[in-house]
Amino acid sequence: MSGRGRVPSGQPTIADVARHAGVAVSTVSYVLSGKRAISELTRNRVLASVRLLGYHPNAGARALASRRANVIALVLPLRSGIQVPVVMQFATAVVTSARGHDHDVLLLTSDEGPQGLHRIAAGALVDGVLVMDVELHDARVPLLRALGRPSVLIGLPADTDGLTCVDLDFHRAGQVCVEHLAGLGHRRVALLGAPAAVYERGTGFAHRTRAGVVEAAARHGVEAVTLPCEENAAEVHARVVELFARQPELSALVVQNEAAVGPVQAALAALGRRVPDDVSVVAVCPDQFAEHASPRLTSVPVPAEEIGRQAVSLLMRRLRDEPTPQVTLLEPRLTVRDSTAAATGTTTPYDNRAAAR
Amino acid sequence: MSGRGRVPSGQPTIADVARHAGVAVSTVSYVLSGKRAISELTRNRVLASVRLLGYHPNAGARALASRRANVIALVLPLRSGIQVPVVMQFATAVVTSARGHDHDVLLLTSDEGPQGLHRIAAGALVDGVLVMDVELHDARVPLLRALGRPSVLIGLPADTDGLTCVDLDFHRAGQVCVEHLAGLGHRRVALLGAPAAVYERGTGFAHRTRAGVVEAAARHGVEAVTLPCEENAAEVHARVVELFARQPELSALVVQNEAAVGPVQAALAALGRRVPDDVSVVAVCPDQFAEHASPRLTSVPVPAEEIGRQAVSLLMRRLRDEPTPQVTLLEPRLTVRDSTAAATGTTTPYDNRAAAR
DNA sequence: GGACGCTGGCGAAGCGCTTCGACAAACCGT
DNA sequence: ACGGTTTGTCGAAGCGCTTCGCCAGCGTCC
Repeated sequence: MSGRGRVPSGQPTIADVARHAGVAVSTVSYVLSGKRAISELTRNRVLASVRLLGYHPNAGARALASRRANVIALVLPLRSGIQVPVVMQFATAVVTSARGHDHDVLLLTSDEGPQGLHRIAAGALVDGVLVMDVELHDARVPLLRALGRPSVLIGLPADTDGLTCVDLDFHRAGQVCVEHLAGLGHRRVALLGAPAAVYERGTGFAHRTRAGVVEAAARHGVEAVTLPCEENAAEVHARVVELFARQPELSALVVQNEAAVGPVQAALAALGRRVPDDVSVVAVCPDQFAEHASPRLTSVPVPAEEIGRQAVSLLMRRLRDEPTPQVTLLEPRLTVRDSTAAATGTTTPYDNRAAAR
Repeated sequence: MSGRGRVPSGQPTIADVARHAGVAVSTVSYVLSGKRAISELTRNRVLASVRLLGYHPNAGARALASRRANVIALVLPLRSGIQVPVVMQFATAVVTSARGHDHDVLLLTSDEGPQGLHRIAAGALVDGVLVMDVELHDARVPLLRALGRPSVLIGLPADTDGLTCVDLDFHRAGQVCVEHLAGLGHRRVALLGAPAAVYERGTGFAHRTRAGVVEAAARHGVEAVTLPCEENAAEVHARVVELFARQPELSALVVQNEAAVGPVQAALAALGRRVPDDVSVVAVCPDQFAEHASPRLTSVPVPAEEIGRQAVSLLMRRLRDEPTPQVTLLEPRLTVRDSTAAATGTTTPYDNRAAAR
């Protein structure tokens, strides 16, 4: 009969809706997009038809015609030294808030490297890109600059020129931890940081935290040692032992490595040092985790959800060609729980909770 | 000049390539898809132009014309009681192996619910769907059946008719744990399972593991207690205490809840029970985790990577309309490490490693 | 009351690609 | 030498949508 023609897809098209509602195809389009005024009457007729037929616009056609896919790419890291639960929380927040902006999320892993980014962006599969776990000198940064598609980075590369970046202010986070401990009278503290590989790779957050700790320590007359720290129990134990060997008077620990927190507690217990009576511990880790440890940990959470939301909202702004700040740093907040107390032989009015013990 | 016409996108199109190579557009398409024979000569000319111009096919146009988006959806759970690292591993495996099949992955979270699935599928944004964390009576199952798009489920719903499902054989996993312990002479074992919410929700794997444990226990004349278990330290502690109160002679524990493993070890230590001398522990958790604990844990890993690969490969088969088995169960394997030993007062030749202690 | 501006709607031109049918040219057997 | 294949290429028709330009009506303003 109809000569050529492939099988129809089964899904109703905009033409079906138009026919059913007795209007032109373009009218349906305008009703759905709201880009032109349509009378109440017509709009209702169209919307009724849409519902009745169960119409869903074809994403490919829409992308082709409008040059917007309504999809953003999320590049997640999957290598060692990443904090899996944080990444997950982050991904979740991104998906949820992208949906809130009527966008979907395409998942990429960093091991496809710059290649993958290029493929995706050039093919117009996505409108913009969100990149996590950015290193100080990240190979993807020049690519992102050249890509011609909006992007937002989670983390700070060395040179943020022409980029849009969001992150927790880890420098400030390091300071906050030390300030809290200093306020409690601690004079010798140590930072158990991320695994060595993370520092070597030049991942911003690890360096920035360390810098914050060192700087605040200097300012408050506190002696600070910083050590990288692997994630397995034996290694952690060795580190802790080493720490106390080098500095027997150590009275406080800042632990940045979520996976190390449990082992650190175990190691301290094994050394006969009680938390918080002998040693105070501040962790940089998700709140939930801090709540579930025992004793409950004084902590600075990485606000993955908020970073995710911010990142998406910045990206959306860039998709609309609105200006965005180059760097957005979120203020860390420290929650005092049961793992920090005044240094032995010291009482300060600084922290009521701790002083009351 | 040109009257209408919007700004060109900047990216070269297939027409540019055709012009540059001096062939027809369709020829370029056939070179790229390989769907028709093209002479060596022409092919090389075309490919050279493609590289030279940096051509990348426009995903939307391709999807529209071919009715295939080359994208699959991955629906991840994000609620309580999930094992975050496992989910992450899984997602990674899916993305990687989807890329191997020239597909990208769209990330959905289950909290958009059936709605989201419908939107995605009806809009032809994706060709197929991968659903994780399927419950016994999952609301999404009927939808998937009706969707008209291929799907693969991770996990087993009660009725697998017309579906394609992959999972670890958790029933067998439960058995394997008990068999190992029984072989070591243990006669009273307990299963510390997933959080209660997971059982209530009717998540298959938790029930299946429990069933496997119970069945194998019965068959080997072992007394088995099973308890759900939350993930925070205090709760775990209480459970462990409760367990030994009810059954002082308990000599082995199967822990299915990765997050509970650390706290379980702590609790046992607090009760003065040594692992593995007084109590053997088998965990169902990622290998990496088991390696890093101390003592290193005898474990049955959830082979997230392999499940992911399998799932993708099954989905690809379904996309090509090839038949697939309804249920694919992966055989669990137990790795003996240092947390299990022969029951006190018993020596069996069953496990050399343990017997040697 | 005619020029004018609005509103609301229509038609058609693509967006960049795949795929179908057509068709020369080369190749085959007889 | 001739019909019949096979091989390689081309042209054109969409895929389903957005968007631009246009126009018919209708109220407004001197």
